[in-house]
Formats: sequence, C-alpha cells, structure tokens
Amino acid sequence: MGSLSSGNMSHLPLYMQIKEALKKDILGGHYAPYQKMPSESELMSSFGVSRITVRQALRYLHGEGLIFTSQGKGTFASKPKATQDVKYLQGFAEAMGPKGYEASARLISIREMTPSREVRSRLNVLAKDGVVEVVRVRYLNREPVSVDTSFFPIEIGRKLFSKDMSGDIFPLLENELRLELGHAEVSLEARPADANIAKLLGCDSGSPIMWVQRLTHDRFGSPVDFEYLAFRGDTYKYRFQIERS
Amino acid sequence: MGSLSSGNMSHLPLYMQIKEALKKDILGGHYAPYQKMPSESELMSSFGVSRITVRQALRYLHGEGLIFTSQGKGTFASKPKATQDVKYLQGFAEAMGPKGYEASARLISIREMTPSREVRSRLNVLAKDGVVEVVRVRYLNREPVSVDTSFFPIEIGRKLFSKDMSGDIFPLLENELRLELGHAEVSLEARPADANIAKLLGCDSGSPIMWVQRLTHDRFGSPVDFEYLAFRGDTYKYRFQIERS
DNA sequence: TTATCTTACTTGTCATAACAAGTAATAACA
DNA sequence: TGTTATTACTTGTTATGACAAGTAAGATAA
Repeated sequence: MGSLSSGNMSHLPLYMQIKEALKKDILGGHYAPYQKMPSESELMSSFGVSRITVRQALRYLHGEGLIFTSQGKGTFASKPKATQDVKYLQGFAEAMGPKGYEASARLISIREMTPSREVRSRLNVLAKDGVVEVVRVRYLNREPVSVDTSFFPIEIGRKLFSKDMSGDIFPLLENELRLELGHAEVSLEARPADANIAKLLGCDSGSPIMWVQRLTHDRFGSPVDFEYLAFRGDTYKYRFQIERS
Repeated sequence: MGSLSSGNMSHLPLYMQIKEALKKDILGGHYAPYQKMPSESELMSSFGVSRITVRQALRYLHGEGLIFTSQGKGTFASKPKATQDVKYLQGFAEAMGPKGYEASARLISIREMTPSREVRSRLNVLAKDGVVEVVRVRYLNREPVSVDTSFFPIEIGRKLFSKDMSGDIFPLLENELRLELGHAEVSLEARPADANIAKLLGCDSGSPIMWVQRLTHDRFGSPVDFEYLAFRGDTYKYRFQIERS
C-alpha cells in the first residue's frame, strides 16, 4: 500500500502508476470514505517523486471522483461507486462485463442505405454517399435489453461486413479498424416503444423505453458512429457523476 | 484576441483568465473548428506566463471539450456545441434560462418526515433524525414538465421553510444558505407514470417518464440534497458529452 | 474565561528548467 | 529517383523552488 508495484506497467508515466496505486488502495478500502489521505508531501516521500507528479496523479483521481480536496485541510477519499466510470465513453459489453453480467448481441441486419436527414447531418455526409446501417439486439443474461441501430460513414461501414458483430463495436473500431475514439455526444429521453422495438425486446407496445442517441467522434473530432439505442425501461439504468461549475 | 482583458477578473488565477480569453476566441469563431491554435510557446509569449500556466489553461479548455491536442502536431479547436456544458451540475431553471425558456415552479408541499430507507442511506442520516421533504411541480412556458421530490438533512431543510421555492434550489442553497456544492451522482431510467405523477403532469397514467435520482454533495463530499425528478418523456431530453478512456 | 495572535501544516498557483516522444519537412545519401 | 537521416517544432513528463491562501491548534493577551 502506497508504493509502486514495478510490475508490468513500468512503461507508463509515473503519475499514472501512482494514480493506479492510490486507486487500488481506495477501492481496496485502505482509505475509508471521507477519510483523510496522505498529504502531498507525504506522497512525495513515499513514492519518491516531485510534487508536480503527485498532483497530476491526484488530478486524475479527482477526475474519476475517487477523491476530493479542501485547501488547508487535505485530500480525502470519496465514497467509491461501482458506477463512477460511466462518465467515460463505453460500449454496452465493456460497461457490463466487469460487473459480472453476461453480455451478448444478435445481428438483425446490416446493409448500405441512403441516410435520413438526421443521420446525414450527424455524420456530416451527403445523401448520395450512402451509409451503412447495423441493427442489433443486445442481451444481458440472455434477456433482451436494447435494440441498437448504428450508422457508419460508408468507408468505415463497408469494413464491418466481414467482422463479427456479436460483441461491442467500440473495441472493434479501435482494434481492428485502428480508429482512435474521442468524445461522444449523448442524449437521453423516455418514450413509448413502437411495435417493432416492442417485438424485438419482448415487451408491450407503448411501454416506456429509454431512447438514447449517441454520436461518437474519433479523437480528431470526425464523426464515426451515430446510434439510436432503445433500452427496455425496466432493465436499464444510466448513471454518472457531474460536477458543479 | 489572445491577451488578458485585465477587466473585472484580475482576482482570478492567471490560468483561469487565459482559459476564459481563449474560450472567448474559440466561441467567437477566431479559431475555426479543427484549426490549429497557437503553440504552447507562442501562448507563453503572447500572455507573458510560464508553460505550466498555459498548460493548466489548456487542460481546462480540454475538459470543456473546446480543444483537443495531438503530440507532435499541436493543439486544435474542437467544433463548439451548445450542449457541452450540460455535464456540469445545474438546476432546471439554470439550464433552461439561457435558452430562452420561461421556467417556474409551484410548491406542492413542504414538511418534516421520517425518511425511507433509500433516503436515509443516500443522505447518510438516521431515521430518528428526520428529513425535510419538498415536493414541487416545474413548468416550462407554463406547461408542466416535472415533479421534483427533494429530501434535505434536517439542519438544512428547516432553513427552507421561510424561503421562496418558486425558483431553482441550487442557487438558493449556494447564496442564501452559503453551501458550496460539489459533485452529484445521477441516475436515469425510463418508467411508467403512476397516478399521482400523471395527475400533476397532466399526462396519462402509464405513459413514459424519465425517472431521475440525483444526490448532490457539498464540496467536502457531504450529501445535501437527494431528489427524485419525474420528467414527462415527451418534453424533456437529457444531453451531455463523454470522453473515451 | 474569552478573544486574538502565532505557528505549522495543508492545498493552490506560478516560474524555470530539462529531457522524452511524436510529427513533418528538409537534407543527405544510395 | 527513391530512401534514409537530420533537424526543427510540437506536446508529454518530471524536477526544484517559491509564495499565496485556507485551516486548525496551541500560545498569548485582554
């Protein structure tokens, strides 16, 4: 507790190793919620680094909601939440896997098509260019929970026809297509299920679903994936943390 | 463009002044989307500060999604979005006001009560201590959009009986009660409206509503406000940005 | 006793310095 | 001509140092 593991991540920056070490301590319960953590000076000594490195590690911990600071008083551990990393862009299986759920997907259809006006404006493509539409049903412990309709620009989408779409799309884009994903814009609203979605999700038509639109960009800001996600209201909950000001 | 205004914020830290100056330039269109911004060296010269200060300003701009960086290439302006500040903790009127909506609230009830188990565990209080429950209906352009049920620890809640509850609660907590708000945990799900909520919102029982739970902490991490927010599904959309990894 | 001051410790801000690492254009070489 | 090195510029990481500002506890003075 409170030292570099010097294991398999010696290639990582120091501040990242320190962040991970402290994160492990916090999540492992060595620092109880609201308990004071070692001061920056103490961390400098125990890790043998300068203050700027300690502070960078603490900044990342703060960004993950694991600690909070009070000038003049110190740094304190937050109450750890299983949901706190939901503020990062994750696919369905990525988010559910570590929680012990069995996540899978079934491909309903994949085709080239002429994009709607909304898809055109989101992906920033012309109607004549066309897009690739992928429709899938996602399962959690064999229960259907969402219908995902994804639209890709034609150059990206054509590469997907030969891929296995039964898992998450984000890792596929990152690893097999070598796309570096950046930020995403998400909107959520509650709306009634239409007949098609109700059939695929095995619920009643008109029952509440969480209707999510998600536009994912690469790290240069170019759109790579626009999705409609329809979650069954009784099986899915979206959680995250936000900061004041 | 590219200099400190030295106006009314000379008390703010240098990096914050620089952040605001650059933000104004970006939002003002001086740096078009995907256009290269001045390098850190150039910003050091033009603002007359050290690199650590420039980088701290850039870090905040990055956090707001206004810029992105590429090692070896430079710093670039992102495409500005009207929705990007939704990732910060805001009340209803705060969020809607700048968009030209007329937001108001009607107080349904305010009372001391024995908290439920969920409210107890969220606010971290004992059953014998009691809490204050505030129920309000929120309107947008005179249309009801949400039923807000808020629970406060007894010491905070008792101060609310004499306050005007027709606006937002967050500014009230901050200004009149001198509470410094910190982070909040939010969860969203779609569920059917019960009879009581349907009546207050003027919609059908069973129609989809967005069910939001929000636990707000002060900047020291102590919970100050736990709320159930029931939004009419056809009038509310929740939007925000998230980052990959 | 009560109020004020000092002191020590905390995080917050900022400067100067150096080197690593990724990128892109140019220069040298085959 | 085509390929490889060099070079200059970019952001990324880290060290050392200093002072500001907020907090809390103990010492001092009223």
